[in-house]
Amino acid sequence: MDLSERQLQILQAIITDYVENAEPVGSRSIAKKYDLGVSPATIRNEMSDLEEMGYLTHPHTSAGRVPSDKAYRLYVNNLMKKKNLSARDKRMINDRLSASRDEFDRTIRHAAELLSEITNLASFAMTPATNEETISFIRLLPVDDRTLILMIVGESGNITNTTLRLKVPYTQEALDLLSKNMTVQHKGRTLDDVLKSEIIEDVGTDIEAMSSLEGDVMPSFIRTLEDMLNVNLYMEGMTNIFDLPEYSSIDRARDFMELFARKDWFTQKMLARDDGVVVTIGDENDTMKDCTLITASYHVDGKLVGKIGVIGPTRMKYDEVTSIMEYLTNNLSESFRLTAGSGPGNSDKELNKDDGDSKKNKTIERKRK
Amino acid sequence: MDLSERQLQILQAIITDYVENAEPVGSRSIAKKYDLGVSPATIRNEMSDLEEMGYLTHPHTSAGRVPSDKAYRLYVNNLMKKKNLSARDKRMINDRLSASRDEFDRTIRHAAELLSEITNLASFAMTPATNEETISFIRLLPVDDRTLILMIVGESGNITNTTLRLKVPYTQEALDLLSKNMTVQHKGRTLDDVLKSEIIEDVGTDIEAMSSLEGDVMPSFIRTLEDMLNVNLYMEGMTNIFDLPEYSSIDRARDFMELFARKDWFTQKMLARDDGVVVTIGDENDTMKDCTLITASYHVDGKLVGKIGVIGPTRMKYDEVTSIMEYLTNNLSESFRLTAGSGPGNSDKELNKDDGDSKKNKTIERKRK
DNA sequence: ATTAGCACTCTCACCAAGTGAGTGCTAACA
DNA sequence: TGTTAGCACTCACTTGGTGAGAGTGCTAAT
Repeated sequence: MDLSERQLQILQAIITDYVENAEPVGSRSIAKKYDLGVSPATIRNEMSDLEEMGYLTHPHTSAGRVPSDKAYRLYVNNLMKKKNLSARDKRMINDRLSASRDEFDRTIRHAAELLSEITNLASFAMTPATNEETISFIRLLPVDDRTLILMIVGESGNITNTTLRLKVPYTQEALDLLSKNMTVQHKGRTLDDVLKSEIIEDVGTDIEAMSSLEGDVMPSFIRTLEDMLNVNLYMEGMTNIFDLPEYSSIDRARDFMELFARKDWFTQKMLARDDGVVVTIGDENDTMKDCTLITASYHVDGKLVGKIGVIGPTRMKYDEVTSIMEYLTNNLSESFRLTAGSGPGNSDKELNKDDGDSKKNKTIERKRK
Repeated sequence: MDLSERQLQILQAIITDYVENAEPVGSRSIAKKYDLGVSPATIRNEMSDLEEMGYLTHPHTSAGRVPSDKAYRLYVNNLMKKKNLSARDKRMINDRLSASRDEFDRTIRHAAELLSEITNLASFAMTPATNEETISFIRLLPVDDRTLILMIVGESGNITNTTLRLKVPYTQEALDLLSKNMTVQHKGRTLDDVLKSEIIEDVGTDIEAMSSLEGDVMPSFIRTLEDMLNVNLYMEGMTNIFDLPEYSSIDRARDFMELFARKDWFTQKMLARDDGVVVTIGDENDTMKDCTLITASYHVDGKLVGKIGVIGPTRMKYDEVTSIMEYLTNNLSESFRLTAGSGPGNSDKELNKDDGDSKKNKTIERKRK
């Protein structure tokens, strides 16, 4: 059954008021503050109907009404209008994000910081998931007779390297052959794919020296692939929630903080969410049943997808927060398109200025989290 | 003025009892539980004297006594006996730490996890400070005509490398010359030193190609040095403190959590502390005035020094915690001596087995925190 | 010097009454 | 028929008062 225009108005008023004041809102205050042209009694009747339909709840008989998850959902889907960011917020984002545009991880962390500062909520930001990244080539570079560098280059310009020291000297010949064979074997496959094919088959043991070398290199190869796959998670503003009445009880605050102690679990959860701005409210979350979680995704060269998000009570300024996140992710995607079409990196800003060929100028530096 | 034997006994009893129960302890319960051979009245008199001397405080007239910071200090310095670790704790440390002995950062993080699990307090662990590390040599390795790898090797075997992509092709000649010059210029200097000599002087511009190459490489060089200097901080068990009555009020819990949001600040504070097991109690800390902070240091090849620590209320089991930390740091130092005399690393375990020359078999992988 | 006894203090838990916000219902009204 | 005013009722929260319990501090006896 659809809601009448007046019911929608009243619902909107209740949500606005409750989001602002965090206290159950009564019919009289609605009638006074929002000019709906009807008396408190009428509003009471409508509120009663809204409650019956599940949009409002009642902490106890003589308290005002509180919006339910369903009400917030309706609000987010139909009632909410996109907000324009304040000049101050825009400036903050533009200034603070561009200042470190040349360093990927730092930029991501700053995005999380910004998000929590602007929204006053807990926020997080993750580096892109790279399981779809495919291998372009693998190279082994000689350093000295027992030391070499293993370098894995992804299709999107993502480069990772590791230094290896061997027990026994290797030959240049073996090194070249192994590089070539590994490239042939893995080129075009995704990192995930390579790692999942549990036993990475022997490349072929024609040459004795190479076989030995391969045995030494493989574990590092696997570890490096794992490192490349790892997503870095930055969390900021966790303590913001202490300012909210929702978390004024120790137990609630504790539950909240414990969520974030489980970083790996949390990362998995967030990776599983759809791209774009996604809002899940209260019971719509499998854990954190009285939180709202809003995530948004940014793109790196249109291929890799990273996520940012905020977590707070279901009572939040959905319009503002979603607008901020949209602006922020657009900004991020734009940064990572301009400076590094192929991937963000740790090389230097100077190298990328005025560079027609900047698409390939960056490498992704990947780290365990 | 020295305390009498009986006063010490009573003080010890009060501390023991209060640490256990977190409640002000009265004369009667002391007399009952601890067989001191005197009546509650006598104990009361002694307690009154102890209070006058600043060892005890009184929440209010009709409450029992609570040990002051001064009392804990006396306890830690003079009264406390070293505790033997339980078999269970020892096993935990041995098992969980050795399992990942080959991966440095992971091991450090596990140490923090273990520490918080065993002590039920908040804990942290930091990778070693490397500002004393000196540069052994610098090498630039060719990848293709515009791509190269910058590799910095420290005296203690710590190796870091970065991939660079240039705007314009370089010559092998220029590369070799720059490697050599950079090595000559920086060999034997500490990372700190190199970075502090703000402008890294031009090496000499005899060859035009090298000058251009140098301009491209320098920013990465500096950034890489900075990365090498960064200390990684892992914090674990923050939410443990919610179990303690000291933090049952939101404000206290909030203050505590906010301490740890300032990771950079915290890292600096911890780096400034002396090596070895250091206990600072309550007011002895400039911040966290009602916490006790215990830090201990582990060694990597006798040179680099990393730190672990726990933070909790002043009421804690000093004897147990310090013993655990001593055991744990010894264990860590031992690990990092055996597997990597010169430095921990990210290469593979297999490479180090039964290896007489294992001293140089590892590299430190360094990351921004 | 130690101890028993006792008055005193202070917190805490509990209860009762009063207050106020807000609802739900009913009857009057446009 | 939808809207409104009026009013009784509910329920959380506050305030003040009381009694119990824990523990001290003092005094006088040992």
